[in-house]
Amino acid sequence: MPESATADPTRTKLLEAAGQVFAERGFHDATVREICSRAEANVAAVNYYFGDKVELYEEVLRQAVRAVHDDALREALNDMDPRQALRRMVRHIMGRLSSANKASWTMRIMAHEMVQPTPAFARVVDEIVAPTSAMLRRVIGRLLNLPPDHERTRLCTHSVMGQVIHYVQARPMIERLWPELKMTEETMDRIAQHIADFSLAYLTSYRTPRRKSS
Amino acid sequence: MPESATADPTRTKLLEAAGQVFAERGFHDATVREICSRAEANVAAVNYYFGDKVELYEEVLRQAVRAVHDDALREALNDMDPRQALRRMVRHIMGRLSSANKASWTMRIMAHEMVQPTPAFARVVDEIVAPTSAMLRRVIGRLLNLPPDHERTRLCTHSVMGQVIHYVQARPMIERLWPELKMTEETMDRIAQHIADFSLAYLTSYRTPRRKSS
DNA sequence: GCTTAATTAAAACAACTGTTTTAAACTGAC
DNA sequence: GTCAGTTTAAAACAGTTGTTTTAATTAAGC
Repeated sequence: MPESATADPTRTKLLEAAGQVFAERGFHDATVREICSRAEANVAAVNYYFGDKVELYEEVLRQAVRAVHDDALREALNDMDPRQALRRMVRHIMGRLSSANKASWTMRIMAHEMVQPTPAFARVVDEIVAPTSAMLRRVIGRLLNLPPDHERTRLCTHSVMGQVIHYVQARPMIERLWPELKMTEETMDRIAQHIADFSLAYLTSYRTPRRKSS
Repeated sequence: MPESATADPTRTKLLEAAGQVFAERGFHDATVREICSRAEANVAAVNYYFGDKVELYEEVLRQAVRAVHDDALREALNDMDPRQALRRMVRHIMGRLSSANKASWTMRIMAHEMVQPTPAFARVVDEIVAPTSAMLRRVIGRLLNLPPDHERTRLCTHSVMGQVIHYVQARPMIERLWPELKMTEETMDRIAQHIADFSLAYLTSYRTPRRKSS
């Protein structure tokens, strides 16, 4: 029986390959044969190191949770002008989707979980999406002068998240509808800026007034 | 050899069941056995009536294209205040996603095509998404005083579409992040109204000026 | 160098996939 | 009733899946 060691080369390669393949094909359509092939390991390696395909998937998810966590950003947002904080957050979430980013497959796995939930779905939402969503709600709540769990705060949060996620999830569609658009790093920046502008138009004008005011 | 008849009961039941199953599981994970089972037909029925699984899928898509087309709406939008036209369009697209709607599976098939494109992907985008997207661009172009193919018009169109699609595609996620939200028909209306309000804040304030104005 | 354990490799397993085959049942015209 | 054509039913096929088994290889301790 192998221990969970970080220094085990085949175990590590297996995890890395699994992240890629699960992101590309989703849990069900990913085959252990392709994972093992990319990791240059034998077919039995998955069962030897992880027991079965499900436990390998859950280990990949556990890794994804760690990759997504970012306490530094959460701290920084509090001392920031909320408008700037929103821009930072939009760009931050968008950056996760860039294929250059190592954690890009995290979002793509999420996309698969959305259209084809596995038993791990609830955990994925709670541990990966919920923290980011909560951060965004706090920022937007400050912009609206409303508590983070107010209905309007939540609706606006989903409006922002919806826009950002759309550019990842629907990327092949967007590229077909709009062939001139080349998805470079610079384009990504322009899109992030647009989403922030688009959203801030509402968020700053519908600011509910308070005594001391702006 | 059977002809393509609309009155053939098993062929019709097969198509109906296929629409459901393809929407739930996507092309690859949908099994002809489950389709035939739901249609109360034999396993060989798919191959007998449609040749193979791919041709059945393409027939389902052809049906979907027909279901989505709506010339009446397109005409109506031209004579409408663009703000009201946007509200109508948002509600219209949203309505397609309602599970009550017969064509709801059209959008869910699209969602599967997005994360796991089949060879039919390009056709699906061109014939199902593109027309709706073009209608939306025309409306938004009028709001911004910009041509429908202007970059900002396109970015805004994706901002609106992103929000709407998000509430369908990510519905299980939203319901987990926000358990109090019950997805009734009335909620759908409130969400559609929010999306329109949220978007119009930008679209009406960033209106590029023209000679005659307002 | 032998022994014991950990790891890899190859082959085989049962379950499931889309598809085909083969035969049975049904239909309608004469 | 007979018979051609159409439609169903059941069984079987080849290929792929996750998993297991069995054997070979490697590594380490003494």
